[in-house]
Amino acid sequence: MPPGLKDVAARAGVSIKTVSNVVNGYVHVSPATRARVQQAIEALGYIPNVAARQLRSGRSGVIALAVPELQSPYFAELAGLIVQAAERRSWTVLIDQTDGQAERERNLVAGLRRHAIDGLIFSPLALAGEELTSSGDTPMVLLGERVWHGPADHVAIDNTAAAADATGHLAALGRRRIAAIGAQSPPSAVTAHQRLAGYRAALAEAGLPEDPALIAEVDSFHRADGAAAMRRLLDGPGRPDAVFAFNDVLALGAIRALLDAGRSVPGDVAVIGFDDIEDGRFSTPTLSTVAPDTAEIARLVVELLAERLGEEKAGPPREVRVAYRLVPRESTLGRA
Amino acid sequence: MPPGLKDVAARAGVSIKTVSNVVNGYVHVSPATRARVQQAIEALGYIPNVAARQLRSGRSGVIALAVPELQSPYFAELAGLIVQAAERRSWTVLIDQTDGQAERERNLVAGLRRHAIDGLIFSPLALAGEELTSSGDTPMVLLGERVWHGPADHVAIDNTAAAADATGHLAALGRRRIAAIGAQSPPSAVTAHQRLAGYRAALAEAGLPEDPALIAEVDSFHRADGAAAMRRLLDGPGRPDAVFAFNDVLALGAIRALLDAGRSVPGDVAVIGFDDIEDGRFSTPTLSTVAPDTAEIARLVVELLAERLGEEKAGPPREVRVAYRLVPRESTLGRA
DNA sequence: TCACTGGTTTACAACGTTGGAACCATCGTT
DNA sequence: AACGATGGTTCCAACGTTGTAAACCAGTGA
Repeated sequence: MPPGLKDVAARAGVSIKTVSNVVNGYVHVSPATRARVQQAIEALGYIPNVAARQLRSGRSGVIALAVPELQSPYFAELAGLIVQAAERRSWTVLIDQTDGQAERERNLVAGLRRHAIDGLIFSPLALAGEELTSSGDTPMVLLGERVWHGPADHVAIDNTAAAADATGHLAALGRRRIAAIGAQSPPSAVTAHQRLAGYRAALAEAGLPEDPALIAEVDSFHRADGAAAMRRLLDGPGRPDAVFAFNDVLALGAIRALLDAGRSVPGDVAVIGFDDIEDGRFSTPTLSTVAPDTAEIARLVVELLAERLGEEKAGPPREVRVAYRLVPRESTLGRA
Repeated sequence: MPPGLKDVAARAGVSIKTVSNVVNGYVHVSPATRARVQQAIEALGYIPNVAARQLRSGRSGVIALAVPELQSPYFAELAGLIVQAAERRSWTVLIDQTDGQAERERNLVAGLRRHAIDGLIFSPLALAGEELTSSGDTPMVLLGERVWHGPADHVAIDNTAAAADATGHLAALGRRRIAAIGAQSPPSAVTAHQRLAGYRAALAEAGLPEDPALIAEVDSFHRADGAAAMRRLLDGPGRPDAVFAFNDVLALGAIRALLDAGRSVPGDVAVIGFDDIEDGRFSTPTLSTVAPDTAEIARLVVELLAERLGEEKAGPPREVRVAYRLVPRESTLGRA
């Protein structure tokens, strides 16, 4: 029912292929013809049929973005930026939520959507290392992870160094009993593992002992988990005077638990998070955090994917580091 | 390169069409043949080519969801639920961000993605009434709005009643100078308009006068807007002792501004929001709010769309009301 | 044995697009 | 004057799938 190349061609008095050439910006078309075709296109309101185009050319113009969950403000923000970056290349982004389930992640990597997408941007949570091999032949860019010897490009900040900086910030403020919230017992999430390593390194650097009673594990990364972990820390023998939470949402949950327990922040316990989500800039107290350069991450990820889509035979996987900043706010410094 | 029906057919020793019949669950296929074909499918790892299927059948199995912005926790949550609901019908959801720009919204409704999607779930912000007419012939379901005489189905809570309830809650607590945050000067966003109407109705109901100095307009619906609006209210002659913010994010911004100004919440000023986002359950103080039945909204929206996609000739547009609850928390009731 | 029935399978023609070869002017060279 | 080069355009054949209609193959009743 909607007009196709055929209809445009008929109206402009040229062949179908010539219209196709105009649409695709092929160079050798006379200005006169081009004008006539353009006019016919406008008049009919022609829109290319993506299905047919994909069938013929193999390219769909759609890339998939797979994140653990959109509810998480950090991923929501990141997704928005990636969509914008992709738009500049006139790609459409299909957002997939894995809920951190290994099964779903495996499906993705196995290329279940094979025909439908040209490329995949993937922020793995459950899968690591070996399992991330081979996404069929769909180019893939990994996000926020540091997978050694993986076959795919990836973009990440130096999680270990950033975690060390955050922990170091607490130590520099004179805190001696610094807790960590966000470890995971099967260290499946690589990111959590790296942040824990950074935490430990910073403790050593500051000459502070490491106390198992100060490390709280979580099942997932929501406010409730942060609050529960904080309560466990308070009930335990650790007597923390500072907390490094592995992301902002955990930190906000922890702060809530601290205030519920009658502790002041940062008076009794200083808190720092990770991600720099919008909430932290308006919470009470405002949240100190580590701010990855999210816009840069989004830009780079799309750029890397574009390169893979361009050169058929591409080189070895690349690992790109992105900058981050330490952003101290009230939850460690107190009110101005 | 990936196997097609052709390859499966060759391996199973049947015709292409028979394989197609098996794949599509056509009834009249002998068990023996079916088994042989199934086996070939598994062996080759055959996956149907969606592009070809769409080209032939006109259906893509993709629906689009257009929301103002994903960063907003409410929409992020809603999007997640809709994706889940769509998955049960094995639809893929393409999420579109309009940023509330009329231009983008118009493009969507005009059906720019026409060929690519089977249906559209749309939460309009800039567009209203007349402009929402005719999305080409792509079925559309509207979200969260009440557009009279619109040609499309829509699902929404009774915004006016809910806003009145929220305002009434403040009045019932004895507050006399109740401010509203979230009005918009060109009342483009229908939702904002309705919530303002509810606010007014509740004031009248409670026998309270309406004071223009107590109504704060915003440009958009982020924390910063809420904080700025609150500061204007505090600097103005209104002397509010309560605030009804048109969504939770505005409310959280307002609370932050109140605390910055040295006012206590709810002691000096009680605050209630709208949406029941996760943040409000862990903020300090926890946020009183109106909780729409989001899961039900998601379910209904997908169901309505499914019906439109089923019967070719469907009836008149339907308007579905969804339940909501008033959820009082610390920001109006104080600490337990 | 023959036509008939009804389940099972197949051949063929699309769907709208694009890559490549082929074609036809026109122009500048030898 | 004949020739190649070049720009502009067209023709043809796919891409992988499904709807339609027709062919095939028992088994059945006459």
